[in-house]
Amino acid sequence: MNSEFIIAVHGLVLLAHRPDGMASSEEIASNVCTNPARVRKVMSVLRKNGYIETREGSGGGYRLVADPQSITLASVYRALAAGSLAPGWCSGNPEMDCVVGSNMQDVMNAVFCGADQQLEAYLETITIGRMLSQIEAKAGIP
Amino acid sequence: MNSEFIIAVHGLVLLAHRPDGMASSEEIASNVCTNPARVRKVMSVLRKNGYIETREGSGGGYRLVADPQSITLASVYRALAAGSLAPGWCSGNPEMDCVVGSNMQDVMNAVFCGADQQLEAYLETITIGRMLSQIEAKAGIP
DNA sequence: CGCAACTGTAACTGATAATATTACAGTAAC
DNA sequence: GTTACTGTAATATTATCAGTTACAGTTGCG
Repeated sequence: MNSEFIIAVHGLVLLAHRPDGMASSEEIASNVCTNPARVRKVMSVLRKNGYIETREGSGGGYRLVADPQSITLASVYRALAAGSLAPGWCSGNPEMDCVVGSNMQDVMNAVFCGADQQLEAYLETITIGRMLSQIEAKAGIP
Repeated sequence: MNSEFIIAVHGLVLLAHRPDGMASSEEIASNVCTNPARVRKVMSVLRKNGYIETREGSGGGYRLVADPQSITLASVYRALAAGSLAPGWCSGNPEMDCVVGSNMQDVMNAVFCGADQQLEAYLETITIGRMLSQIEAKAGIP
């Protein structure tokens, strides 16, 4: 799985956890354990999808605008990791003079297409709000 | 997805397609579009799992011994690509002085664990035999 | 205004993982 | 004993990913 997906989910949960729903790229980066530039790149995509809004300039940062319960991991997945299940690598070759070798790409592709749908369906059942609840439950009963 | 998984599936389908169920590492490699050493490494795992047997020496190669209909992609996945869905990368840090940052790994891990099970369940529904049928159907009705 | 603190991007660098290559010992057929 | 294979490991080579740096654009505030 794409690590940008992880940064996005972690970032969203963090924002949802903040009472005012705000944090700067540096705060998020240190919480996620990566660098601010990477966070900004990911958050930029989330903004384009309407989950957060950004305030540039001094005192700026990111702020959650969507309801945590309404943001599913599937939508985050679609936004920045879609099709990451299928490998870059592809066996066979359509030009090949062999029934198996020449048709494998198509068939394999269909398999991964189905797998991707299955994965999305699963991610559809998990929301940012639910993840936050789980974390808060863990912290509440140490 | 692990590319060894692809090599394995492609190799198994190729063997199933052969009337005598045999092929050398070089034949498989050229069909899959990779090199023989890589194929041998993958086939070695498949042998240990009982799907194929190997004949060393001159005129040797690999031969399918299991029924193509009985080999599911899930079992191939478990054999050489298990857990490949979860990323090497992990956000957060349990030592961290933040409720979100310190618990994220656990929660994220649970998500990927579930996703992996979902994926396996899907792969359980696809067999080598079925893939071969699909390929043969494509070739039969051009 | 002018400075300080942010975001938005892109280019560059370094680290890490994936793949290919090479090599050679072991084994079986002829 | 020679030829044609597998098994396995070591070693390049290449591609991918993450970190870093840089700088223009934006906003808040003294």
